[in-house]
Amino acid sequence: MTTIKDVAKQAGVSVATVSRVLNGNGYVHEDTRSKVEQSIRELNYTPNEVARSLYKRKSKLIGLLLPDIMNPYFPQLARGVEDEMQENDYRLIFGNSDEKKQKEMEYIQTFVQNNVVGVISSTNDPEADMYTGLNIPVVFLDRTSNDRPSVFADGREGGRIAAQEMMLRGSKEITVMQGPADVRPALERFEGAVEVLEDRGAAYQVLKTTSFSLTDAEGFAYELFRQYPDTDGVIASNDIVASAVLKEAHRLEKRVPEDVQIIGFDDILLSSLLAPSLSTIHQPAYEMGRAAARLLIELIEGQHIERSSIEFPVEFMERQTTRKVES
Amino acid sequence: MTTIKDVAKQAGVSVATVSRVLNGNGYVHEDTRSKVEQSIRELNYTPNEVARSLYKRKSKLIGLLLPDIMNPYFPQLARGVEDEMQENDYRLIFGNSDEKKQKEMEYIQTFVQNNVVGVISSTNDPEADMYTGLNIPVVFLDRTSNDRPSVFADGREGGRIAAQEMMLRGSKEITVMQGPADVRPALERFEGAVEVLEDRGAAYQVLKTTSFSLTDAEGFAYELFRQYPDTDGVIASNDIVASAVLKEAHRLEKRVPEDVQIIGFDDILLSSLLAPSLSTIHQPAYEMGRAAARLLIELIEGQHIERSSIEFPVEFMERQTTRKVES
DNA sequence: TTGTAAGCGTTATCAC
DNA sequence: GTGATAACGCTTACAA
Repeated sequence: MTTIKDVAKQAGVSVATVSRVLNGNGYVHEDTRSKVEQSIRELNYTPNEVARSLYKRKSKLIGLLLPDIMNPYFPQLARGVEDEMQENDYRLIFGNSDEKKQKEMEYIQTFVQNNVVGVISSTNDPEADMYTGLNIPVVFLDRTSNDRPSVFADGREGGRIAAQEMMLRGSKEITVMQGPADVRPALERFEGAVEVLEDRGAAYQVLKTTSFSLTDAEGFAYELFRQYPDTDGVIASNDIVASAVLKEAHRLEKRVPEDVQIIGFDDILLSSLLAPSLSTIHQPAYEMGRAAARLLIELIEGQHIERSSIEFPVEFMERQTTRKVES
Repeated sequence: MTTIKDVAKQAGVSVATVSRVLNGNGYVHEDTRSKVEQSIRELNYTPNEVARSLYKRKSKLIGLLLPDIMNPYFPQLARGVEDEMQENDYRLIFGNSDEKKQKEMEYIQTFVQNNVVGVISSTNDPEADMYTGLNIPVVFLDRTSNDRPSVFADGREGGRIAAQEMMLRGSKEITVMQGPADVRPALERFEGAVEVLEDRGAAYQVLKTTSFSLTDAEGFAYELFRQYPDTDGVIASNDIVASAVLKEAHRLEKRVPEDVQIIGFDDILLSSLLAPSLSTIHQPAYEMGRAAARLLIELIEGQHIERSSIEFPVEFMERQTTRKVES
């Protein structure tokens, strides 16, 4: 490995001088500068970030903690974060938490051990000690927090919209699938839907689900139509679950949307490709990832912060699993 | 931040002793050990990995470079890698290359600057200087390399199988969609398909495509049926493209699989959820990710290597976009 | 304008 | 068994 010493020797100067041209601070004669720059080029030198990080007690690394990159919603978030970070010369240490506090803690710890300068996390508990005790900026992504920096979509409103659209399009026996109780965004969209249903005195049932995995979702879908065979409208906890419901409806030879309407949540790639294509509540995941990264960078670099809590609007994507409404 | 010095002071010993108990080497009296361990617990001390990394010139970090985490195939690979690494106390620095040499180089460089001990990369050019010049182990994932460690699926055989199944099930005017020419696995599966088609003297056309993005794929699908309206069998370059073809076929009111058969590649989540569900060539992506990680760890830790080039078999998933064959 | 040297938090060598 | 201390590669006072 070539170090700053090698460059210094080559150029016939001290390491301090090399460091100065590297970082562009302090005085350095134009001639010296070009000599040094040439040596850098000749030796193909790049500074050791670890040594830098040790001295400055800060790196160019960011910790990114997501529940599960295999869930199709999260890659969009991740890519948004990555693109913004990459453009600003930050790098990502990445981990999956599986919504497990234990794994979450382990990652946060190793983030700290590696001198990350900031963390982006999708946690269900932003008030946990591991975050409040951190002395670097944290941005919560896809998770709400009132008093701490966060970027999220308006899930509650999403739930409301889903219920409204469902009723507007004529469903009378609505089943709301409640996502895992400990996953905050899942809870919020559920509450939003129920709020509207209650308000309007509509008939509805709740089916509790405990995971977003496809295999489990197929089981929930089966249960759904077994327990509530007369349901004519399903508000699913996300698009994966909605897909499973759609598939099960097909299997039972129910017509969609004539016999049952289905509304999902997230608007992942899959949704528009299904036949019939899935009506769903769209979240701008990629943009949310970017926004979280931008916010974190502002926090890190001590810039002026406009808003430290950014809520993105959601949007109903009318596709083919809901009926047309006469205008 | 609490350092080894703080622990030493608390425990009334020198930093050397603390280091010894931390790393479990050298002699240390049982009483001293427990005193030190207690101080570590009390102060909630964890060693600074950056300082360690500087001294030892190696970290617990791995560089992972994938083309695009938003392409549904890669999250499975990534998760496989992550799970295996996490279980072995390694952490991942992650980047997307977009199949661009420039981005790839930037990432490899920052990997090195951060003292990563190994790299897993999906590159199209394993022989590039940036890899050959690296003095840490590299494993190529989802990319073939004869003489360097790599983990990949038998894409060529996948292409062959696709062509065979297509003909076996009665397609006479097959269109093979060729993926981006510079993406190695895409090329291999294409060549495999053509090999069989040529061998059997079958009629076929080729449609070149340049990307795997859904938006582009829809354009290719449109072109496909415009240029080759009589095609009765499509071998797509991956499942995303296959989905777009399926959608376009629906739009043109072609029956699938009666009028056109479609075979995809990858077997992503989406494929089994489509209606009709997509017949495709399955790659065990998650397992491939794990295998790559395991191999890299063996390389890093200097263990005995069984095989440094691991090829996974692919498998035809018969679903509903291909016709049944009489047995 | 440049060089010397201390220090970032570890580990490992060598005395004691 | 244990403690000083040099070293890892860099940045930054401070001196010159």
